[in-house]
Amino acid sequence: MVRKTKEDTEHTHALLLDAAESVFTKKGVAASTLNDIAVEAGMTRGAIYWHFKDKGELVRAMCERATLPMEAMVNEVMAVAGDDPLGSVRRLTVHALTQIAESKRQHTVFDILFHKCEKTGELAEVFEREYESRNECQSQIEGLFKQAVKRGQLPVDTDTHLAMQALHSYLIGLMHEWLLAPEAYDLAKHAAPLVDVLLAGLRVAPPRKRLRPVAKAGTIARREKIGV
Amino acid sequence: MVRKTKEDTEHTHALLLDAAESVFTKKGVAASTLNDIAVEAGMTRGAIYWHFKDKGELVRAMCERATLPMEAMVNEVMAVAGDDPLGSVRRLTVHALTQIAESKRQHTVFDILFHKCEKTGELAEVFEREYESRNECQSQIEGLFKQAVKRGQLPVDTDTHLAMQALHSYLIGLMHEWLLAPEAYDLAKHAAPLVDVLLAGLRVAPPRKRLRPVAKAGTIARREKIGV
DNA sequence: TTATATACATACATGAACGTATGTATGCAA
DNA sequence: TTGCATACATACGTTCATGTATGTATATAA
Repeated sequence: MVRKTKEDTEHTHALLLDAAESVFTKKGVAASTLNDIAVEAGMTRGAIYWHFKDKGELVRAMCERATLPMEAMVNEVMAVAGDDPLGSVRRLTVHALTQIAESKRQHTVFDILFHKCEKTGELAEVFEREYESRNECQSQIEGLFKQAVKRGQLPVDTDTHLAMQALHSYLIGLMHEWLLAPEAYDLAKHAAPLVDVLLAGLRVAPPRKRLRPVAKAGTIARREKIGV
Repeated sequence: MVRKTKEDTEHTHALLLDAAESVFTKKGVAASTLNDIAVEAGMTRGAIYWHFKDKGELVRAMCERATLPMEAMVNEVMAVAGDDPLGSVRRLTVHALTQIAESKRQHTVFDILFHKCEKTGELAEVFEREYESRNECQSQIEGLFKQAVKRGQLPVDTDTHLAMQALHSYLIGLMHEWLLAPEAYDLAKHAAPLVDVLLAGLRVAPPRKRLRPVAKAGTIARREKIGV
């Protein structure tokens, strides 16, 4: 039995991506063989080489199947740009966390991206796209923060670039660490209060643009005592 | 020329670890060959197999050379347990960030750990140790938060476990993202104000132990609209 | 109904990394 | 000075993943 109908073909395509997610999760991307993935999908390497040029394209396809809906969500939230920029930031962040917590596919793929693959070598070009989407996300967040300053939701001397770094790092860190131990706490349940901690901090004690005049001097000694 | 003095041997050992850092940074751990590392160090694979059982032990040794002084620093800060637990948390976090920003070795090795290797497969056992030290760090932070609640530095109904997750995730996220683009901002310079953002947030809007009685109900609909 | 492109399976060749076995020259002890 | 353990280098065999070439049965168009 060979040569399926178009639906069968697309189904095979999806099965291969499913198998890739499964095998990558178990053994990591680099340690996973194309044969492993084919067998997991109940086929042979011939199927993979028919649908994908090589391992890189397989990884890229697997990533895009999970990240594209995520980016669409971001764009959707950005489209409704209302008069509450901080609220937009909150919705964006909470939604991203909720997505990872509740969608098995996002959970699996982001776990692979964070902990089961290396972003260099032959897959470097695959992750350049990730990097660009990261930059875009960052500049959108900073844009919202600048609006928030204009509308008085944040102090006037807020360093919006550092504030963006803080929020973005917090978001990535929450994903990164929760994926390491999802049983540690219910992320979907506590996403909002967790995000509110940092947003509250940004309101009452944001990084400021002009630091006080360098204090007095000194205070830079006493480091490197422990080592290297 | 073979058979060096003990000093020469230790020097060779260090050279191999240096070479490992360099090669892993360029090509990633999985894609790096023991031959690559040996050549980078100006030797052959024989030298590596003399000093290390296999690739796993080489990675472990490279990690420990960078993380042991880090852990020593943590223990040192914990030892002086004064009457300012939140201050201890602050010092701990700021010091960790400063260390990564200013020590080239910490910078390199943590970059490898975060972005240039996969924490599964044959190296899984190597990272179990990382995982345990992570847990220890987490419980220490939570302990400090519990003390902070007792001393009135945090609201009485603070969920210290979630607060710990927030701070730990924030710390990891800051490292993770700064290592991706160290030129984006001066981490050593802004470590303290960045940490203060989250600490301020924990004081004024921490995650609470008892949420208000479930609001009204509803509000959980409207998700999964976008994807998978 | 036939022909062709499709959707895989199978077979083969190549190279590369690994582990080990062995070679070897030297520092150090007796 | 001899002898041995050390600190590597070199050589060898094996495994294994990859890429490609080829086989093959079927859906679909003509």
